[in-house]
Amino acid sequence: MTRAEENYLKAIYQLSAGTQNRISTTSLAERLETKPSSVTDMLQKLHDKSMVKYVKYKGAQLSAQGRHMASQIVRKHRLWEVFLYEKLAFGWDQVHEIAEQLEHIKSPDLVERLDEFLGCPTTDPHGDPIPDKQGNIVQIDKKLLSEQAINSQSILMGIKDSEDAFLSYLSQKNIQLGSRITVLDKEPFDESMTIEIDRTTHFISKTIATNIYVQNI
Amino acid sequence: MTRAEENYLKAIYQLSAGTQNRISTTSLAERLETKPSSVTDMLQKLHDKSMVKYVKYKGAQLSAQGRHMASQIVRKHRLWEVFLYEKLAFGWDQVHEIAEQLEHIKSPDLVERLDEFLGCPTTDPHGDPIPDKQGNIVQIDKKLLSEQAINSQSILMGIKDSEDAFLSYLSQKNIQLGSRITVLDKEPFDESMTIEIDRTTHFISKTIATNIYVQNI
DNA sequence: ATCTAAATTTAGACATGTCTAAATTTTTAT
DNA sequence: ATAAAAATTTAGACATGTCTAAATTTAGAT
Repeated sequence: MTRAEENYLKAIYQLSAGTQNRISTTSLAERLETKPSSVTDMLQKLHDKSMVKYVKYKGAQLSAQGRHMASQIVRKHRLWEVFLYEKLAFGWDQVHEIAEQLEHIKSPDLVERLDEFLGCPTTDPHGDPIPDKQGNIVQIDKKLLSEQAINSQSILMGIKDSEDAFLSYLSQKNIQLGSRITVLDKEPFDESMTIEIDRTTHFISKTIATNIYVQNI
Repeated sequence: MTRAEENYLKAIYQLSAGTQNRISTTSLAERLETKPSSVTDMLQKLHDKSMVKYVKYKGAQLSAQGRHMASQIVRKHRLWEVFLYEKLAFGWDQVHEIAEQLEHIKSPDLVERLDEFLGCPTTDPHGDPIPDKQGNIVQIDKKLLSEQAINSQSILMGIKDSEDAFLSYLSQKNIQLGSRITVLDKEPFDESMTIEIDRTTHFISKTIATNIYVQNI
C-alpha cells in the first residue's frame, strides 16, 4: 500500500463511521483536499485491489480487507499521538500533524511494541478510541456537554471536531482530557453555559458545548 | 526535500566520510541499489537545488547546505535507533530498517524533543556518533579489536560494518555495546583471537576482529 | 599516442498520483 | 416528464523517480 492509498482508505473509514452508505466522490475529495477526478482514479485502483467496493457514480465502501487496513492506520495514528503527547510533551493541538506522517511507518512489530510501551492506551489525547490489533474499537459512552443539566458534574472525555483552532482554544484555557466540569448555569436564550473547571469559571457558547464530550461522574 | 532526495544526500554524506574526493555515479548507484542513469538524473536535480556540487563525468560533492541537511537526516536516523533500542527493546539488528523510514519524518520540533527524551545520546546502538543540531559530530577515539595486545582490556564501542548477519552473530553471542573484552590469545598464523566477555570465551576470526571498535580502559 | 574497456550520460519509456477541461450521468425543481 | 443544475467520470496532460538501450566520455594498457 502506498501512502496515498492509505490516506484514501483512512478517509473512507472515517467518513463511514456511523453509516452503511457509500461515500461520495465529492466528500472524499473535500476530505483529502484533492479534486473529484483524482478520487475517481484512485477508487478504481482500490477497487481493483479489492480494498474498496466501488460502483461508478454511486460512491465507495470499504471491503472487509480495506476496513481492517484502515483501522490499523488509525490505530497507528492514535498510538503515535499518545506517544507525542505523553512522552514528548507535545500539545493537544500539535500531535495530529506529526502523527499524519508517523501513521505510514511500516512495521507490524513496531506498532505492538509501541502499544505496550505506552501501556496499551484505549483513547488518544483527543479522547478518540484506539482500534485494537483486530480493528475493534471500544466506544465509551459519552454525552455532549451541551446536554448536561445545571449543577451536574462530568469528566471531559473527548472532543467532536478536532480543529486546530478549537484545540488551541481549549489548551489556552487549560481545559484538557480528564478535566472535571461543573455546569454552573445555562442561558435558555442562546444555550450558552457557565462552567467551572479547576476552580476557574468559563463562559462557553453552545457551539463550544456541542463540541465537547463528557461522561457523568 | 522528497524522500528520494534525502536518501541521495544521506548516501553522499556517508560515502564522503573521510575523503574530500567527489563521489562517483557508480558508487552511489550501488549504495542506493539503483542504476547509474537514475543517479545522474538525481545529481543534476540536486545540483540545480544547490544541495550538491556536481561535475559531469566527475561525480558529486555535498554543498554546505546539502551537508547540513544530510547530517540532520543521519541525526534523526540515529536518534530513532536509540529510541527503538532503548525504549522499545528492539534488537541491534532490527533498528536500522525501521529508522530508515522514521528518518524522513518532518518536524524540527520532534527531533529536538526526541533527543531530550532520550537524554541527548551521543552514539546510536551500533556506536556510531549522532550529529548535533549544527551537524557536528564528536568522534570518539576508538581502535580495532584486531589491534589489541594479548591481555589488554577494552570496551566495545562500535562496529565498522553494520551488516545484518554480523549484528545477529553478535546479538546471539550476547556481545553488545559496552561489553568488556579481554584478549586472551592471538594466533599469529591467521590473526584469529580468543577473547573473554562476561566470563564467556569466544574464538573470533580476523575478519570479525577488524569489524569491532574498542576503547582501552 | 592510440585503442579498448569501463564509467557515465542521454534519450525515450513507464508507473504513480495529480490536475484541467470536456463529456456523461444523476438529482432536483417545476 | 423534462430541463437545468450538480455530481461524477473520462481524456489528455504533467511532475517525480525509475528503467533500458544507445551514445559519449574518461581511464588504462601497450
